[in-house]
Amino acid sequence: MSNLSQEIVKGAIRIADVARHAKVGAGTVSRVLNGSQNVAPETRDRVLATISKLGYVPNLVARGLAANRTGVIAAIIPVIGYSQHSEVIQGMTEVLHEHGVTVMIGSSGYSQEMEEKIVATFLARRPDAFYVTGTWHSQKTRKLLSASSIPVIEGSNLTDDPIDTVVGYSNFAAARELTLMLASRGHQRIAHVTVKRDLNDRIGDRLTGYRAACNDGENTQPALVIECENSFSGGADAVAWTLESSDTIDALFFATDVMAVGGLLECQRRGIAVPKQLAIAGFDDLPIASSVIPTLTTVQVDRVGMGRKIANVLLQRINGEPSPSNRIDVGFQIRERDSTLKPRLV
Amino acid sequence: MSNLSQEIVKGAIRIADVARHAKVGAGTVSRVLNGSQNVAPETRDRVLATISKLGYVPNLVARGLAANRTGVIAAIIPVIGYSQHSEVIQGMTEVLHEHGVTVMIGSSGYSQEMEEKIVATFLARRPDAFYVTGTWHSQKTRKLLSASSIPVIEGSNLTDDPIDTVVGYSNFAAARELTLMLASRGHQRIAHVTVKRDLNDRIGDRLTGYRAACNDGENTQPALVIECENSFSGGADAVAWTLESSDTIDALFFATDVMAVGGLLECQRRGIAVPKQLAIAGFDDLPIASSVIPTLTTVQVDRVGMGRKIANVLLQRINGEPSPSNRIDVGFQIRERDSTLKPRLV
DNA sequence: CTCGACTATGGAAGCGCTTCCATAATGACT
DNA sequence: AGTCATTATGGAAGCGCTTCCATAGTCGAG
Repeated sequence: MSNLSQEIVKGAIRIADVARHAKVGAGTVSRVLNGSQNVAPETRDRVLATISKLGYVPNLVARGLAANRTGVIAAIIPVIGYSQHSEVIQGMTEVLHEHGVTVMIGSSGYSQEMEEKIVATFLARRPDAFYVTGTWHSQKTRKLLSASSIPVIEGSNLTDDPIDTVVGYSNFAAARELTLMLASRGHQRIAHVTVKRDLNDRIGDRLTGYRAACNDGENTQPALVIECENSFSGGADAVAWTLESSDTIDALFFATDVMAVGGLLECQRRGIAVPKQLAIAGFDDLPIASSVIPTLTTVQVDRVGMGRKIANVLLQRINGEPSPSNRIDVGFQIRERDSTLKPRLV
Repeated sequence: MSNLSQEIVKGAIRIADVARHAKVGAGTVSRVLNGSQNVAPETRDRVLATISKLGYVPNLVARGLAANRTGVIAAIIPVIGYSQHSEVIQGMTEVLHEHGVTVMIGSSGYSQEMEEKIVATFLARRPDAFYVTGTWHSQKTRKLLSASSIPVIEGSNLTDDPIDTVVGYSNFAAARELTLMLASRGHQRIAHVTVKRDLNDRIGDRLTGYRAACNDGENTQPALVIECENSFSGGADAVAWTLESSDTIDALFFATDVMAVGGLLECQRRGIAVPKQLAIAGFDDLPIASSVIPTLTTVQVDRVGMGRKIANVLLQRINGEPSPSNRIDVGFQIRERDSTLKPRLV
């Protein structure tokens, strides 16, 4: 088609051109475009034919201004590269694209201050809704978002006090459950490896969950917490520290799989038998977790699915339907693998 | 501030309100906002004071329509989650955010058809520029992008025939160089493991680079290519196939680190000594590549840096400055590690 | 003191769309 | 035939901004 080359040039064909060619009013073209019921079938067909003949592409910026509805959703995650948070965005975009909604993305680098800046910037673009990672935000961020009067979803964790709606899983419950499971498998002294920098609600709740498990029921013991960098080498450091410690630790529960894999490799380097001498568990179920040797016990969350869920809730909200709940639990699953002791066969 | 709660509500304070309060015209407020020179300092101060007093936030949608410049850049990558392409976006957003430019993102899932759909959708939002991954696109995608009359950057590979501008590195040269290096280290029979599905220009060029090395100079040998899934288990499959093969392969050059790490772990599982019995090399330098045992020889590209570079070129172009070149090479580095033979000490 | 060049400013027009309102046309029912 | 809903449609107003144009004000040179 020769008109293709003119198709989507800035300032190309406008709705008025379509209207003129189809011998209808601009309003009618708009009604066809937006699926209004009150258009005669013949008119609709004529308009659609003209649109395709001229290669008309609506200007969504103008629509956004006129309709006070941009079809854009703002999303902020801590980091975009190689991160489980990107998986959430992947799921979101998949669903949203099918509905003509676009995602604008920013990364806060685990900084509340940065997050606040991005929120302010993004709000000026009048998104129809907002997704932010986690439940820890500066006071001003909360205020900005509440005042914006658009749907806001916080994700990747649960809280009883969301700004608007929260979609996620309980990091607390997952960490508690995993710790209790380790104890039930016969691990006597379980230490928790948490993150030194870039602390956030998810990591914090994992720690709290671990602590809760330590005080739970029959098997109480003092909590033992190691802090290190959230990286492969940080995990290795934690193993080194453990082996030098006077405590007789027989299991390390890492707050992230990245650290856990680093720890696992360090054990291999030092010839420590996992799980016999030292058991290792992680959190996140990275793709590598099921491939390392031994395979890694961890907590799995369907993050792409979570992103899709978030998208669907957001779409509902944008269309004026209420959210099914302001606290949506997508759950988690403990993946018990070879890096921790198995239950005895009875 | 009590006005905070009214700050960025849809349909809140407009430029006219600021103008009225500051006793100036709307045009003057706009000039202050956009840094025009022709504003008296006292006027500017008064306007700025009013803006901050009222908590005015410009509506960037309206600005986009009026100025025919949205301050939005569209980006398409194959997948968003756990992907090196996300690192590019990370770098881009970092730079662009400082300049008030926002990124809208989509994922094509390695499908040209999907890419085409997203390009069409995104163009309707009138981005100021476009980033697409790779250099393989459908004919229509190329047409749409050329016709859009906005800057387009293709990334992550180099081509002599970019739509507009290409920023990347030569996958061909990197694969060729790595293969030649392996040969120079004494590896006799080097097979290349390529990807079965989701083929793309980067993977294709790596294969071509390997083939070129096979025909290079003194050490020519027939190319040997294995196809498998681009995953940890796919890499393991490749190792299994190699060991059963009648060929006496002593080195596997995997087209991606994901497969290479999978292969490495399979060797470990089977008790194959790396690099003595079988050498392994990858491509991408994933974070894990320097942590696995043995550490993985691979090709490293600074993808965050590439994203920043792309952002800077895009910013130049948006501001009407020409691109320094329509083919910008960001280079690569061979990381020679323990999974391949070392040069003999002379 | 006068004139011209330049700066600062207000205000209108217009960006491309949606949506409301008024009106015309249609058809069902007295 | 006349009335009243109901549906289809054109067109104007308006979304909140930028930018152009006209005008008023300022200042230096002659």
